Amino acid sequence: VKTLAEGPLADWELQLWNALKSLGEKSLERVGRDIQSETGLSAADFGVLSRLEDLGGGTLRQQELADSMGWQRSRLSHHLTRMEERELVERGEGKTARSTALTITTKGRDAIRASRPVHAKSIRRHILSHLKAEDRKLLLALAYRLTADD
Amino acid sequence: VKTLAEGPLADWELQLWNALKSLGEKSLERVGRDIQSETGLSAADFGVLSRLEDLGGGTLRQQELADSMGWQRSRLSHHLTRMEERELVERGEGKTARSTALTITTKGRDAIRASRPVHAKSIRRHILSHLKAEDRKLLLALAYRLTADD
DNA sequence: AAAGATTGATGCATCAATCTTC
DNA sequence: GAAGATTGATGCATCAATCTTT
Repeated sequence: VKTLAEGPLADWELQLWNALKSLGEKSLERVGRDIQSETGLSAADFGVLSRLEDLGGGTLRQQELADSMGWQRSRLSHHLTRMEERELVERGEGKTARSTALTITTKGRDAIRASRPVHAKSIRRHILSHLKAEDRKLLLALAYRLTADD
Repeated sequence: VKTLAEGPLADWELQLWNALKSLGEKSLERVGRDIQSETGLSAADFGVLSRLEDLGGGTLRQQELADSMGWQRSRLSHHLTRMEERELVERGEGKTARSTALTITTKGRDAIRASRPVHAKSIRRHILSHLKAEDRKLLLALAYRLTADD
């Protein structure tokens, strides 16, 4: 454990912090915009629908879905209300013990299937194509260190 | 210019994308929470007030401030309305030609001064202390390549 | 007209409080 | 009571429409 510096941030420190901030912001923003404008799904919609297909074969309990997205129940619930209005998803079909099942609709399935190629293409275009081979290892290691729980 | 791959994202591609996403999200979230909980300012408030002090010596035109934050006028305007209610900032004092000056209040000055050390400490603790020397180069280079306009 | 700024509407994120079913 | 889920309130982000001053 090393001792932290004190006092105001030096220029090099600020530069690193700004680099990290804009990396994340720009990446999310660009991919998000591509998906939104080409398919009508938001990044959040995309996350919900793709998990419904991948994890549940179309049906899932809300808590599992929320966990896998790193969301709180209430955020998911609000989001599902909006998605249900758009008929991408259906609540309540097939109640099982103690939980209400969540089901993807046909419209939702069509939407996610049409969106996957856009998602892949956008990530390759904006992100992956800019990574050099040696960046990859470093990036994974960095993410591991920075996102591990303190 | 290299040709992009086609088809669904491979595992290694998804891993990189997820690494990048969580890097940005977690970093912003942690530093944001520290500032918010210890000083009562949001990250956005911090950005506004620190720029008012640094760039304008306390007074600035809104458009300049918005530009330097990468915000749209309307976002800034809404945000200032809320900050004005909290008396961190004052609009309209010292109208000059064609523009309304924005001024930091005494309360705002006190707040930003108290927050800077928290900001610096949080960034060092959550981010900088986890970076190895070779990460720094990567991060700067990556930010440069990824955030350059396509 | 055009630059500077504001407003209103809508959707999203978070928190705390609540409802429901076992 | 406790797990699963919903609701209401508040603040924030974005868009398009509007107002103001020269």
